Amino acid sequence: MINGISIEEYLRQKGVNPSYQRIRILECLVNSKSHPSAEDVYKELIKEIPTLSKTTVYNTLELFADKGLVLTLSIDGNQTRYDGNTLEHGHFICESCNRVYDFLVDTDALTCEGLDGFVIKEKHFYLRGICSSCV
Amino acid sequence: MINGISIEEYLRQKGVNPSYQRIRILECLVNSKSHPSAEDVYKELIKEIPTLSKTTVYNTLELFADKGLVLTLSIDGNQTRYDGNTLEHGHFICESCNRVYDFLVDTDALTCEGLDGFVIKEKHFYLRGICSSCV
DNA sequence: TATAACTTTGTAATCATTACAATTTTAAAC
DNA sequence: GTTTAAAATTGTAATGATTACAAAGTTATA
Repeated sequence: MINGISIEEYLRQKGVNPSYQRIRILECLVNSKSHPSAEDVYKELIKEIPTLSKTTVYNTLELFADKGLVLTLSIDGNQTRYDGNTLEHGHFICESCNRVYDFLVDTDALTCEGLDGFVIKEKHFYLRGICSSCV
Repeated sequence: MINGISIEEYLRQKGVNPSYQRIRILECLVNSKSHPSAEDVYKELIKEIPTLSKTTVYNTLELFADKGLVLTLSIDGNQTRYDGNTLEHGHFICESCNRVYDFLVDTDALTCEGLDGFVIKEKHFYLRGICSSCV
């Protein structure tokens, strides 16, 4: 369930054919708060879908990102992470445990100088440091 | 030259022994506005320093990042880029040409909710879209 | 049922980055 | 100015995330 509709319906609304694998992968992302990598998603789902291929996970995540179903986070350095929450928010990555946290932020409050004629498609605000669990 | 002092002196001030390779690598970053990757730096310098090793470039860039001489940009997805400008500013990456542009922004204007007890070490604000050259 | 389009799968590449050990350079002690 | 130890550099070999690609499976439609 997301915004009151099923994952399946949500996929259709975004123009993605809701195959079994796609439903399960999106479900995984929407229910997770850990901003998983493709590998993480694969490890989670292979338990219940033994035939799942890692390639399917990569392809599907790329498809979701293209269709605006998930956000791609270039924050970890060595692996891409994905976020099922597409509402604007910031990210905090802990240098110690590598966990990624969400936080509320309104980047519309920022003024940017020097971008005349540039088309902005995505905004990303992220912080790096030590989380409260690791301090 | 940076802030009126030589690259060599700048390295010393930051507690880094100014070897020939380190001077040349930092010089490369400070003079560049292209936010080069380790590979880019290597390709640029190998022309003049035929004995240079790619490992040296990687190690040196990591050292510089640790010592606060350069910023590490996780913006490109498939490679880490480095910025010799450590003053706060935002980055814009063009989805078409992959160039990274700087722009002025003051992230102190932002209020972040949900980070009580978190230690913030770095702030990053970046945008993704199409640059004015590619529009 | 036949056919084409779409999905998934597995294996084999690719490519950035890191590990590691050997060599070279630098600086300090004698 | 040697000797010696520490620091820096180098090259090769791994690692690990991601992508390419082709085969096999599935679905929808004519």
